[in-house]
Amino acid sequence: MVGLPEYTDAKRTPFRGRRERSMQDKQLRIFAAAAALFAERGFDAVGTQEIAERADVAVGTVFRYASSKAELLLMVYNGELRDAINTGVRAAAVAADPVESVNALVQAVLESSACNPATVVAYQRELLFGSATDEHRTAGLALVGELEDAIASRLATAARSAGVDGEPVLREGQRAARTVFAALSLLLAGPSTGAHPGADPVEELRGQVTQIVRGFLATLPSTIETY
Amino acid sequence: MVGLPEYTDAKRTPFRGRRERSMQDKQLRIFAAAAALFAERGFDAVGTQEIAERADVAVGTVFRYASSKAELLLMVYNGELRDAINTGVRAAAVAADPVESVNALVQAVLESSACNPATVVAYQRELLFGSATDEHRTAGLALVGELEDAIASRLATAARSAGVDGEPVLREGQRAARTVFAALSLLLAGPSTGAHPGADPVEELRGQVTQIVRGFLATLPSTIETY
DNA sequence: GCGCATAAATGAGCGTAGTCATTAATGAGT
DNA sequence: ACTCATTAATGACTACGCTCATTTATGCGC
Repeated sequence: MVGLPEYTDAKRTPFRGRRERSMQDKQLRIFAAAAALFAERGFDAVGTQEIAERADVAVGTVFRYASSKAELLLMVYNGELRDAINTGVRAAAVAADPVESVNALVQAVLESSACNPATVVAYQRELLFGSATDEHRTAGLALVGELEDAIASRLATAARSAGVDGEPVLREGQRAARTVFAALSLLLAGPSTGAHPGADPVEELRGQVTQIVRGFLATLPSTIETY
Repeated sequence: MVGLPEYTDAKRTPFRGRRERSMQDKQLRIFAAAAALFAERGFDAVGTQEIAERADVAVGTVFRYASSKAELLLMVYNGELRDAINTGVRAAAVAADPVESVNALVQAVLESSACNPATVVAYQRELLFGSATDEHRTAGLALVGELEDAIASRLATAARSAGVDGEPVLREGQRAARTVFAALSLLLAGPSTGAHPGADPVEELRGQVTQIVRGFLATLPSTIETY
């Protein structure tokens, strides 16, 4: 009531109008409803109607806050990926050799997908194949970029401590980082591809990372010589 | 008419009943209609109604021959993948060093996707994320398995000619092969991820393959020692 | 407070992949 | 040739994601 206009700076926003607050409230409710339903029943089994009901809004309203059902998924799980990357970066900083360091990064992401594999698979799918005009997908891809940069950074450090440096080396590092993400990506999609039924994903990924990192290191000398 | 029963062996099938022939005919028409429409307008832009009309059957009939629209896509492009793999295997046999050999294999698949990238992206999507109870998807994944085996085989040859052999080596080869497919896969999905706008996919893939193969070779000695 | 411009909320409606009760065709037995 | 069981073909219908004309709420100038 006494939220006098001269107190609100339109930037400090301690008291905004009813309107803006109610919108943020709806945004939150929709987000929470989607997150809960996806988590408990899986992306594909949840209808937009249901999300709307749980958030106590009309269907049309859901689509004022998210341009598609997929966008809701991206919105929710980008947060998880963000956390996983942060965790991974911290773990990677501790690890000694480059293989362990890179492995720590991707294992963190792999672990974050332990619960609700079906929904993680859907997230993967939307991240890779969603529509290009999709705000939150772009944000998700930016996170992937961050992950790759973090990996590339560890590789660059390793190269430097092996006495190698320079722009071509960094490019090779980015390349290896991208391959690491590709391996992770396929593994996460894995449940649906039924890849290696018997294999332990953690060990499989570790093995692939080991090969890729060693491959990067093995490429270093010739990189210097041939460029 | 004169398609006497004693002539038809039910296995040689030179003359089957009208029924079976008309079914095969419809199957062919539906397949051809789908292939043509996907090629000329892209998977997502084609409706099942359209496919049905072009094949001169009712919509319901389409779904008697393919359990979903995605299945039609898989059906059509599995053939392309089959051809690409065969081409790749031939090219790989000629190449001298293992990097070139493996590269030849995957480049063949990459090239086969040159025309109609949108539909290839959709094929990739359905292969990786399609429903598990899907005959033609399983067939597609089997082809992927073949590709991986072909790659693994080249790697095993390389290892042998480096004086290394044994079951652990084969496992590492399979692992590297899987990574190679992961890289290819991500690159094919690439157009939609807007990965590296400026990069040449052919060179990018070659670079990744180089790293992976060298990584495999670098892992060999330690494989012997540590196992 | 009052009226008005602007913006948000709504839910019936739309397009499309996929279903299923009904109809049509086939061929084996007589 | 006729009957009838079996199986394919059909298209109206459903489910679901999403849209958009209409309705409702908000805040601002008076």
